Amino acid sequence: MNASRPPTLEDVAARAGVSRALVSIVVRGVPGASEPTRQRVLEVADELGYRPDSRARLLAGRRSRLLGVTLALDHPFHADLAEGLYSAAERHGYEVVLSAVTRDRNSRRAIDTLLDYRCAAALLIGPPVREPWLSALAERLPVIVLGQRSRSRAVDVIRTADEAGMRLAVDHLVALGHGEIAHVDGARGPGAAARRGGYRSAMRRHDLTPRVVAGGPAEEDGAAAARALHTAPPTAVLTYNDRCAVGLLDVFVRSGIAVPGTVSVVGYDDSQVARLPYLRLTTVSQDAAQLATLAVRRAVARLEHEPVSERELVLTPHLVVRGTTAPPR
Amino acid sequence: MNASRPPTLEDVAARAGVSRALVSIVVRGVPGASEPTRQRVLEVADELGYRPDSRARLLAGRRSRLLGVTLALDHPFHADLAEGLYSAAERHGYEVVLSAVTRDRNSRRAIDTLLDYRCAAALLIGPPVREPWLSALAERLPVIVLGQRSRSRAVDVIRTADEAGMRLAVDHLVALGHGEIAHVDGARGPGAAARRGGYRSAMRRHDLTPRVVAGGPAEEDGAAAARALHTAPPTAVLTYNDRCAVGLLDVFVRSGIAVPGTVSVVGYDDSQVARLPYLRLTTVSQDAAQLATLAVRRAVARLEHEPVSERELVLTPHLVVRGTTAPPR
DNA sequence: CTGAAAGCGCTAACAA
DNA sequence: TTGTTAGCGCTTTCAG
Repeated sequence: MNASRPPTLEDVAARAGVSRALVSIVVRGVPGASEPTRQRVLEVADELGYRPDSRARLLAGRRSRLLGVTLALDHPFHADLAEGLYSAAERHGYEVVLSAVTRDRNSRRAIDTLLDYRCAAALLIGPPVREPWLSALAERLPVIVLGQRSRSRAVDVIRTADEAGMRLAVDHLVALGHGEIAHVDGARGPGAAARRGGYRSAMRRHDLTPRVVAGGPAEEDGAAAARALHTAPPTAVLTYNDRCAVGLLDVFVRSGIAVPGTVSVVGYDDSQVARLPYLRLTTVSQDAAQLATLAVRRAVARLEHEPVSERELVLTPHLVVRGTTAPPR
Repeated sequence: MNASRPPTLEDVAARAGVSRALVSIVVRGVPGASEPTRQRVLEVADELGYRPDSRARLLAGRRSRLLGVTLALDHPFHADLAEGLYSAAERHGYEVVLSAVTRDRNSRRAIDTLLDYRCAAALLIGPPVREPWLSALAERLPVIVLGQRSRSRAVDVIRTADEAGMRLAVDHLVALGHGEIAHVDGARGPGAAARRGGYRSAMRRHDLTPRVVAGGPAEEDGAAAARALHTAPPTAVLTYNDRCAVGLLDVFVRSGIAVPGTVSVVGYDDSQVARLPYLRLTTVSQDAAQLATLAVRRAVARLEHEPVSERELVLTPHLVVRGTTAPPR
């Protein structure tokens, strides 16, 4: 089963008849070797199937080129962000290491493992971290919080303007002629407060009465809200996120409430579920790819001590109108 | 932003007035230090906030205690497995490193990064790997394939008996009185062939005519199948997995086909979506936690050269009857 | 029970 | 352009 030890820099050097340092220079692609030598070394390297040992590389290097990322495995939007992070990191010549937050592995644990790898920076997609600890963390390495606000002034934040997103959604519904627009909120989830606030002020701006229903981040929260709404359904509902909308939709459809015939529904995130052909959920897009790109760029800027003007980068969301919204009645 | 270098073993040793080796012994919890010394060192260690550098630890150690895991981020069942892997690994004193397979990062890339970390073993949840390469991989380190068959005789496999699972489902439906039972398959997805075969033979055993509809692993595949089934719906449908069932369900419900009133539906995986209160999907359970435990145990057995009797461990699935199945008509 | 010393595979100054 | 030489922070013999 097991084989011999993988080839090392030394093996390549020996075979190519040069020094280890030279091989190091060549495989890293930095200047300092003649073209013929470079060719020869590269040839030998892949003849031997050489791959640099990243433990050693990380240990020896002055700066670590490793971006640590925390995320929740069961959240589609997090998956989208992570995917974007991988590509963006690669473009900048950085590596990514994932650390999952699960039911019996909290954010703190997840971050600790990242720290044990001596990551250069931490990108936090996962659930929020308690304030004092977050600031302490930021003293050890650059910390980028993705997709949500942070009270800590020590971290960078890359997020979408939640208030604006909610306003977009409300405006869209009002333009369609809706007046009774409810919001199923995200309880204490990331960004929930901002979205609730954005909804409220957008409603007020149209002289409409806000109606907030208790919700949460998952499908079942949306489903529960749908049941709560059942006795006196509004003409439109704005949910905290897409997952929540999915649960809500399902219960509506089952109980004979047509969408968008009787009730219009708008989600939030534009995660992959929203695009499913059979759902075609109208939703507020957060553009995960762009958030990811900016997050990596920011991390790199911090690591390479480039000047940074704004600690917080706030993207403008946009509305993706699909099939779950229509004029009332 | 950045702070001073994190404390090292040396720092702890100096502060505690002992040698580095002793500190190493203490923090690893291995025998070889007196109780008073142990106490003192531990005290100093967390006074300094010492955390071992895992790069160095991995590099210096003879064997690596690192389990590499590939997974697809957008698959709920993979998330369940990964979660189980984390806990199981912890119980055995191993670490886990995740490597995601995404649209622009294939299994091969994902595994390469794992190799670069010099993982002790590779646990593959993600999409299948081409055969010659898989066997080559298995020559370098123990490889455990999770949740699907493998043609390579060089790897360990921990999976559920898909044929039996399908039989369970068919038997359940037949017991309820169903005769027209269709199967929406998983195309070339992992385990799809086995499930298709299991379905066919179970049907034959009951003298029923199999009806296989082209499907796939995602919600939209189920939705497409539902539309295909629409003209002549069977009385029950068995899908390749839960996600597929969700898409199917949604289209059915929207087009007025009551579930389980008109059509019964059975999923596969018992992933978290199946348990959603509003879905209550009858499904075949794969017991992710158990699969994960066995996978880690097997990896450890290989690494510690314990004898292994069966290369392939096949769990018996069981049916979880919820709300999407009922007698026909 | 404790300490000294030799690496693990690599990077990065510095010499040649 | 190339080779030499120190480490990076830890584990692991091997003496004391």
